[in-house]
Parts: sequence; structure tokens; C-alpha cells
Amino acid sequence: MKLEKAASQLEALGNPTRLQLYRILVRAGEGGLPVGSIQGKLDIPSSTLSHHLKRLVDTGLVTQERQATTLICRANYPGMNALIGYLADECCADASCAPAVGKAMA
Amino acid sequence: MKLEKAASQLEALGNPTRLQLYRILVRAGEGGLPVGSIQGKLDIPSSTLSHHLKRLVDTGLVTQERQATTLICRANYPGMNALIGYLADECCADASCAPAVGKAMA
DNA sequence: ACCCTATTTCGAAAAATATGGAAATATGAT
DNA sequence: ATCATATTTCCATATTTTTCGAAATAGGGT
Repeated sequence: MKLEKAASQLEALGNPTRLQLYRILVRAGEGGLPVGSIQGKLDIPSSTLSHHLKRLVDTGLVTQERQATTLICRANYPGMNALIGYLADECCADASCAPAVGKAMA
Repeated sequence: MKLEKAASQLEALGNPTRLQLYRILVRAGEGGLPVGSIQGKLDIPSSTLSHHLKRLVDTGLVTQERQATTLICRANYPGMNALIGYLADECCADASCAPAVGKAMA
């Protein structure tokens, strides 16, 4: 993963509203959630939600699929795993990093 | 870890310059690196660097220790691990998340 | 064609961030 | 005390982000 991409994903998650939004999608599981449902949980205007959602989609952390008039949103687990992997790798690059998360000592 | 804190740390890392800066500190290992050294590697004005550094320190991702006139900066590994843990937990909360990073199936 | 719901785009304003030169502060050496 | 180096703080500016109402678009249903 390129540093630029990692940074953009981190930035996307680095906003309380978006992190909360992402959390909701993660907890929703594979089935995902329509935009309207998310709005009910977050209680923010639809235009604001749409912007945040777009940000997460643009950075590859969330995917969307149309089902008639509703748009289903899903957390992109592989995307998140790649990001976590990047952070873990950076963290343990050539430093001792004992309590690392599942990274074999290189 | 509170969502707010996670978000602020993610935001801190979500800037290319700061992510690069953090990476440099991680790779520097336990010994850390003086601000001046970092500046040489990043080639940005000292005031800009100082601002970015402060951001990382404020969010708890970097620690600093004075040694005479130079300030040694170190990546705060436990801090990063806590953040990675938070992300991994969120990611695997109640969803199937097969390729997770070292998280036992709950 | 018209209507209804879902969602996005437009447009605009407020707030936050990023950047860096210049001046200030910190610490030690002479 | 003076100087020299290291780093921060002050200040200002350009850019980006955040927010959201209003209008537009998308996708059916009748």
C-alpha cells in the first residue's frame, strides 16, 4: 500500500462522524445498510451524510450497491485489513515492537 | 479506547507529511531521533515540522525527551498498538472478518 | 405522464488545517 | 555576558474541510 493511499484512508477515518459511520457499517456486517438507515442512526442531514459517505467510498473503505431506489453501503473489510496491515508493518518495520498485533518478528 | 481519541489519532496520521514523519520515527526505533535530524530527512521548514510534530505528540502517538538543546522524538508504540487494536476490534465487532490481523474469533 | 421516496449535487458560509517567515525561547559553550 | 544552535511560538495567508438548505437526479409505482 502506498503512503498516499494510507494517509487518505486514515484521514477519512479521522473524523468522528465518519468513524462512527464506518463503525455502524462494520457492525452491520456483510448485509450492509441503506443510506437512509444510516441517517436514522446518525441523525444528520442527508446532504452531510452523503458527503461523508462519498469520502469513505472514494478512499475505498466502503462500497455501495444500488437496489432499486435504495443504496446499500457496506464496509470494505479487505480495504480495512490492508490499512491495518500497513500500520502494523510500519510499526514493526525495523523496530522492536513487542505487543504488536499478529505480526511475526521479521 | 474512546472513539474521539481514535479519530484524533487517525486524523493525525491522515496527513502525508505526518504519516511520513511518523514512519521515520518508527523506523528510528527506541532510540528516537532529534527534531533536527527529522528535518533533514523531510526537508520542510522547522516551523512547519514543529506544528506537525506537536500534533502527533498531542494525540499521544509520539513522545519527546529533552537532551540538552536537542529534543529526542520517539514513536509511541503502545499508543499505535492501541489504535490498531481499536481498528481491528471495530472491524471484527460482530461481522465476519476472515483475514483479520491477529484477532481471535470472538 | 405524474408522483413518491431515496439520495446526490449545488451553492455558500463558517471553521479548521497547512504552511512558513520572523521573532522568541531554551540550553549550553566560551 | 555573549554567542551559537535547536526548537517553538507568533502571525498571517492560502487551502481544505465541514456543514446543510435547496434544488436536482434516480428509480420505481400508478
